[in-house]
Amino acid sequence: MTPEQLRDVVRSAVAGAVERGALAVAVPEDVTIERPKNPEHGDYATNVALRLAKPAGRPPREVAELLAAELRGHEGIAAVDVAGPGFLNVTLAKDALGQIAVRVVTAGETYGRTTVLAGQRLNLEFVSANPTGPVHIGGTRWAAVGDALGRLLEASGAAVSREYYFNDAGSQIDRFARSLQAAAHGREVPEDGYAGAYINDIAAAVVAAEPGILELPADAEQERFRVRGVELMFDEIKRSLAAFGVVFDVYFSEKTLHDSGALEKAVARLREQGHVYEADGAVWLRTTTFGDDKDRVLVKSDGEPTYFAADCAYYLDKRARGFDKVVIMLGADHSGYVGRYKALVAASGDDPEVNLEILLGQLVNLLRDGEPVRMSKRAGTVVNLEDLVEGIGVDAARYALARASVDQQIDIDLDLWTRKTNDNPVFYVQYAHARISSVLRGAADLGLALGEAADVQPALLEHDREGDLLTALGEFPRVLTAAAELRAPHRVARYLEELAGTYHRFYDTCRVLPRGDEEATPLTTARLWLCAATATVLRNGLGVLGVSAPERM
RNA sequence: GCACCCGUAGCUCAACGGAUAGAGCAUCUGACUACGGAUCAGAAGGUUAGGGGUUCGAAUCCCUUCGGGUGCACCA
Repeated sequence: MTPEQLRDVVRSAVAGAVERGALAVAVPEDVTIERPKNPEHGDYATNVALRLAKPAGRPPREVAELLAAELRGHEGIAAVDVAGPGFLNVTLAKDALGQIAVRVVTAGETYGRTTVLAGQRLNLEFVSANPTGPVHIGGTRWAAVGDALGRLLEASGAAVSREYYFNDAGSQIDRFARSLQAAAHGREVPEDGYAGAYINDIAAAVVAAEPGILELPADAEQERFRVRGVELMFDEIKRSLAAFGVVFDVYFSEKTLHDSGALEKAVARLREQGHVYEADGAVWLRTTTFGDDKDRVLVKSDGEPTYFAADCAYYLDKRARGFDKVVIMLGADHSGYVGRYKALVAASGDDPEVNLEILLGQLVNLLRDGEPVRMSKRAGTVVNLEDLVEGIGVDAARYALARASVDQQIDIDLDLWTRKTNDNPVFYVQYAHARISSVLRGAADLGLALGEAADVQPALLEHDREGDLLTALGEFPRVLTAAAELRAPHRVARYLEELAGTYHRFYDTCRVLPRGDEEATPLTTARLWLCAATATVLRNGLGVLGVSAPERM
């Protein structure tokens, strides 16, 4: 029995008590089922009685006793105890627990997928680095976390569009173009320009792609450098992201908003809502009405729209495309942006609490030999995606970035993440998968197959270590939904580390394959299913994080 | 000055308001005739930065003090 199944059983127990008039409460929508840390607290525990005590106007333990009586004797439940302030500790029938292994293997790659977020249409915007240089380390964190979050949300049934918004219209693009121009002519990079080896590379590539460009008049030349340079830089960004396993559904150009008149329409829309005014020759949005620190300029006194105006247009465009919720992932260095974004959503007539979600990711530092790595080899600026991948590889990079809470600043120790020992979490988890693969290969060599689900005897899985593993496997779907709802992919990584440890402990005491000339038994088969189930969950979990599950290492 | 994030074992970090705050590393003891030891068992290590409050229950929520990080443009 999985926690989900037990949850339904508990709910119907509550409903039963209510129907009989024993309890006067509304049957709760959701009931928390946890896996107790203390094995004496049974296979599963629920605090439902504690939650219902107040609405029922009864002492928690009394409610608990009532529900325990309701639950006892239910199929698959061996015992129900009331403990502590009113927890219900449920011990499952051995058979009910072992059944989880069969269920997992049968479900295969769909195990863990749910429909809890079905019907939600989410727009997920992340990375969105400007095409003036490589994706820096902060953007790389979002590439890993954002992509994992996208996979998580999809696994929970949401419809997700991954979106990359890039600025190809503003003044920093002009600076980029002038930097390329300077490099192509062998001149020094302008004061406010971009420097680094990549500028020379891109400049050379532009010249190669546009013969005769250096003979054009300066203005025309800069325009060609701008267009072609952005194109080439963006190609490179896409290439490095693809190598990182991240591909977006939509790459959205800011320039298209300018060209299509969307900015004017957005300003007009906000004006209709009554939140736009003119002052000092500029057009302002009264964001302070909605809690922002100060009002924001939409159109500068020189007639040029601001970046913020484009944000307004972009937000409205997303909503017009039918997304219920716009999720934007920003670096902590953009935390000041949250207030004005919420305000623009409110000013457009939407509800920031419903239609907008901004996730802030704290900064990332790379360490080598305990010292911060500040400079990128090629970019000459901050460390970037390729530096990280070059240092530790894609799997370790994605895992290292995704295993920490986004609220936490992280230091990535390049030495640690290339180590092949169990202080390197990604190896610990991948090793568990490789080890299981090896056992399953060994089984195949002995002519042992998993066989039909109906032939497995799950009740044979009665060792404590088997029980631990089974309950851990049963938790996976809830781990995914919790991680999706809390926007916390790192929970998946932590769960996998725990699962890997639980497997290693099982493996240490429970022999799977027959030794020497022993015969395979029904227990052999049951344990093979347990192994296969664990491999499935490790694979599915690593898959969510975009990390490979190797069969050999 | 204001806003946001953080402060948990020596270190790096976990913990939908739940039971005795958990892992890994480092330290100390053990298990190698091992299906991959890239593993496992055990010990030790904590006033969850300090102080108030909310409640059956607080690392978690509220207030406050102290530390660290980030941000506060008619830039993008």
